[in-house]
Amino acid sequence: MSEEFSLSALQDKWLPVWDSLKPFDSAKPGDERPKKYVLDMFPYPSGDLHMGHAEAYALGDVIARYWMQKGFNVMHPIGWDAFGLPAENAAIKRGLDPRKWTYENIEQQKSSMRRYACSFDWDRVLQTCDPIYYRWNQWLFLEFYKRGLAYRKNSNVNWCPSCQTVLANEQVVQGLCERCDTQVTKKALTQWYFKVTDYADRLLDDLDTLEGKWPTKVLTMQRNWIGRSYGANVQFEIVNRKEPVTVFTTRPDTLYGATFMVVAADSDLASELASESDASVRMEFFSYLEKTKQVSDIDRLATDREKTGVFLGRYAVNPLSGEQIPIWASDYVLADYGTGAIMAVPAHDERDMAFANAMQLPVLTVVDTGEEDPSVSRIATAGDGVVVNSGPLTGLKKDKAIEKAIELLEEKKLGLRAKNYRLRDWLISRQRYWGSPIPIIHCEKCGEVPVPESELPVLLPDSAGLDLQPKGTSPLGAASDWLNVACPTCGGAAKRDSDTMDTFVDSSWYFLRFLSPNSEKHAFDPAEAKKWAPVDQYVGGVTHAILHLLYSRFFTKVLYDMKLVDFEEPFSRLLNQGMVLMNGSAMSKSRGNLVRLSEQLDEHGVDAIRLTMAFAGPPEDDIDWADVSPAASGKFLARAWRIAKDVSSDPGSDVQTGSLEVRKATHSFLAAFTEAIEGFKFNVGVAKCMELTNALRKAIDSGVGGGDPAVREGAEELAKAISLFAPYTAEDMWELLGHKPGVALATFRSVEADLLVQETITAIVQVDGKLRDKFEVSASISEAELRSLALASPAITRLLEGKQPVNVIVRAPKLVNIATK
RNA sequence: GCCCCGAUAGCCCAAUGGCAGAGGCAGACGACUUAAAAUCGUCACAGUGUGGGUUCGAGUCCCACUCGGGGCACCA
Repeated sequence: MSEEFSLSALQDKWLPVWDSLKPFDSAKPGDERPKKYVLDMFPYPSGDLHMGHAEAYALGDVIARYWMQKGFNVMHPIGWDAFGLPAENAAIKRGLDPRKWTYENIEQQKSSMRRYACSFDWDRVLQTCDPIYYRWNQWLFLEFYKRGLAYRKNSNVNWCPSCQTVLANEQVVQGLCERCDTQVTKKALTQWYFKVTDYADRLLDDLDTLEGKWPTKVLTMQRNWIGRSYGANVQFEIVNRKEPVTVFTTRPDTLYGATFMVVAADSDLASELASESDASVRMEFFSYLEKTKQVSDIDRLATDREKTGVFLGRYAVNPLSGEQIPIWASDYVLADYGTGAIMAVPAHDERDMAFANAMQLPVLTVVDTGEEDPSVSRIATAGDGVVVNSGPLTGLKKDKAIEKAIELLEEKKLGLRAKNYRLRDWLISRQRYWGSPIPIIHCEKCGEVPVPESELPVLLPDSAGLDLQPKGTSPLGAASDWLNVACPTCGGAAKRDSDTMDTFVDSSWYFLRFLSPNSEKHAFDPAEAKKWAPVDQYVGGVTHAILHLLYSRFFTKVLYDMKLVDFEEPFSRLLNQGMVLMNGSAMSKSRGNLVRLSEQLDEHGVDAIRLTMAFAGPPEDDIDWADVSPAASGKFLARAWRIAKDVSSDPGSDVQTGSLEVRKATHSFLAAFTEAIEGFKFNVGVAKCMELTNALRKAIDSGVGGGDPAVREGAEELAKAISLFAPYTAEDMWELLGHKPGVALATFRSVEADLLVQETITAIVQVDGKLRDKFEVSASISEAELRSLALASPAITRLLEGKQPVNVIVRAPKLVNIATK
């Protein structure tokens, strides 16, 4: 116990004590406390912790510690998302073994987390690159495969020329690689997919159950991403072709206005239709196809691009009107959405109109929206209106016409009601080394053969001797000892699948692995899942709003269908913390505005940094490090610490004999603090601690003095509250107050309701909404009494001279408002 | 272009439809000190981005706009 407050001394003092105390062990036998599962998104071990981690873990810790001190058995685990490109790229650059590099970083992060006083249960650590973990990744893959949820297909996939690997749709941002910002190109490859589209409806509809529990922003982003739209699949007969072509439309009401058809230039259908056309069409089409393949996604996504296309020399028959319409190929139609072909209604679709204008195609108006006739103006009208020129649909309003059109099509067996999604299946193959091997063997005779469960895990071969340089094919393809195996079915020569899984597979179920992180029998123990899951509180950055959260939700639903879990949503509540900025922009070495966490910790101490993170503002807002003051946080902690030092009563003193005023301050603090923390208003929670500290200081210096038992009560609750933000300081305060180490397990006193009631209250009197007088009244004053007091007040009677009060609103005991004419 | 979120003091931020200020930073002044730091205390500072509306009463609810941030965007 020192005379002066020194955070670095407290760190050295308490860290070893905690190591032996293990306050955050969540698997104590016979623990009867109710459970709470609090989870921080696990980190990538690509170096030491940075300011962003410091914020995330500070906030996650506030929540975890709060529930512990509310008497819950809190499971707050941590692990590492240890496979993946950053580790592999860094390893390539330094010529090191990615395994060694990864584990070294993990050790460094782990020791930084301990110093940072994270309340993690260190007996539940996992690393996704451990065979004991990815064995179950592979097991899950095979379970998905059994259920038809993992399949291989050849298609034009997103390809990052820099990472030299394919990317999932979700990893392409504005046509750029999510990781390295390189322009993504297309490549035809046979790859593994997870059939997430089978779950599109559930993934979308169940978002409703998360309303109010997840940030609106995330819910909106997920809804947009899934992008369900309703309409019809309509069959068009093709002249000189046996099979009709089906198109998806959300506007079957405009079917009579379809004046041409467009098929995606890069679709098989386009090639087929062109191949059976004239030689000149064939030439023109294939040269157009070549050109479209050159166009990058960036250019393709530009909405103001000139429409281009080729007439295929073929005709389709409008199923309702019987008209023949020309078929065009263009790159404005996407091959992998709907059926890759559309009916073009230029009068009522902007894009089709642009194409019709570019190619001088006819426009037929079929909806009168009251705007200028699009067949004259050549400007599309997409709004509501009355259908015209459309046979049996004529005269109906849009919605009715859509229904009627679908009925007609279904009757004639020319179409069906249909839904479509923006969401695509999840491409999980990656042509990289540092990932989970895909447990499939390719045999010339037997085709795809799953690796038998007894042979799992398929271990990743040692990287020594392998060329990890990205070259477009998996480095594992060169590990011939590993690659060449006997087919499990026929025993003949076969090869392993040499791609590895997207690391988002690893992170889609890790929250369940924490329940039994070392189990060799299960991916996770179902009994433990029943006890702990789902996650009660998830904390992480909004950067994962789509990818990780969508995939985890998908996995959870599949596991539900496998009857391995009894819930359909993995994360009951979600808190997104903001980012830590410096001078308005994200920190980066190249911008020269990098703030080093280790330097901040050395300069100000762990507690001051943690407190600063919590106090800076609402957790979901970004923190600009230029706007905050860790030094001020340190000052406050010293001030609070001195309160504990100045308490001179004995532990266990009878609080009933203490100052009522101080007791009231303490208990109203407890009520306000609880409300603030449970509402994620950590900044307000800290402010309440400051308020109580100020009140206690005043009581000690110029009030009842440090010997009053009520001051002790206040100081003890203050120590517990501060423990959420500044555990070292709080632990020392706890000791100063005469307690054994373990403030993290000391539960908050329950609020004594009678200490919250005020006997007197300041009533305010308004005239026409403006404050005119105030006076002290009994808190139990009646409305009539308060009303007459207000009307009798000299200040008010003076004001009311010559005016007529028309209405007197009384809200006892707080307010009277007199409305005058 | 569409959708979402935000705008309160010099700054960061509080405020169940009821006194605009809980807390902090920066500032001024005072106490302690030979002096300074540290500490303790006191004080000052805005009428809530703009314009309308609802209400006895609006920072808070509604409408329009401005600015800032984010998401989606050739998905038929």
